[in-house]
Amino acid sequence: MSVSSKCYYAIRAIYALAEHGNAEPMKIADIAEQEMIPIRFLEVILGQLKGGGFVQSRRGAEGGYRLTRSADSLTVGEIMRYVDGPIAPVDCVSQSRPKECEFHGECHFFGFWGRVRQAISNVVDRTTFADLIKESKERNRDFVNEWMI
Amino acid sequence: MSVSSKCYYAIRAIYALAEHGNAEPMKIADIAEQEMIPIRFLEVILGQLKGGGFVQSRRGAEGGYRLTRSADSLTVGEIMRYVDGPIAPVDCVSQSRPKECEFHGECHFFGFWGRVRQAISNVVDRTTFADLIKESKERNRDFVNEWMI
DNA sequence: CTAATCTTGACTTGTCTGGTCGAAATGGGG
DNA sequence: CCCCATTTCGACCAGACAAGTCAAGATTAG
Repeated sequence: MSVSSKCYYAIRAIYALAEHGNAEPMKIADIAEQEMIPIRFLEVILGQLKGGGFVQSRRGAEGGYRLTRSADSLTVGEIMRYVDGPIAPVDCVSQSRPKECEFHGECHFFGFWGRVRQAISNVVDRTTFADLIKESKERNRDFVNEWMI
Repeated sequence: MSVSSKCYYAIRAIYALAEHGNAEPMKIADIAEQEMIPIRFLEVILGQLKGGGFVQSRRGAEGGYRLTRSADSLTVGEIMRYVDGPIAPVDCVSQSRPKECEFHGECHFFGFWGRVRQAISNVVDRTTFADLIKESKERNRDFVNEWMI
């Protein structure tokens, strides 16, 4: 039930871009340093995210990456699905590309796996990157307050 | 976010044993046929489940496997954890063996991944094999009723 | 022009998945 | 005590995938 490190890297890269803001592009090297991602691997990942239309790039000096959509309309679930494929624990309950298993309508587990899938979806498809940034800021503020008292 | 086919096979094997009842042991070949599991692979899986204390075996003629615990005290989550490892989407939010990541207390995603893990756990750790059997029976009854009308 | 930056695609290395196979140990029935 | 059905155990294997690495080229700002 775990996400690939590639997928987690992708999420962190998008987070970094969202936090950076879209005023000017952010360089691969900066993203890599901030999020501790191997730079060569990050190149591959950003290339893939570009292919999915999540980010756009500008080459040359002062180039870099930026988001194509606003952080509050982009959910973590979208990135997870794009990088790692369907979120469903087994293929037969996938929303986007269900694949019927050999038990057809008589599978004992169909309802169960469906509930698992729905539980995951309820979290990842309702959380946007804007939510994550907000949450992180609040956590940080609480931490500072606590530290100052 | 998907479970391995080995894990799904394990779940189906336990289900078959639970449904069969513990009066007499069930043969590997019968489990394999009923649940459509490659028999040689099932041998490996049952060996592993025996190592985990979930099933016990009797050799020789009239031998086979049976559950060591009752179906209503055995959750699907236990089997998933035993076969596939922690349910957590990333290591740092694992209940049983958390592994701190390089961001320590300042990870932007800790809360998020924790909510994902909890959502999955709420389903898999609260569903017993007795629940699955009951659900399947009800579904079957509804189906028959519908068909008879 | 040149330095900074992204682009592309091939390559590597190790681990995991999903099995298969053969021989040995064990237990029940005759 | 012997035979046969059955589990048991460890070895083996091919292919896919994960997680990176690398080199050379295209593009753009200044």
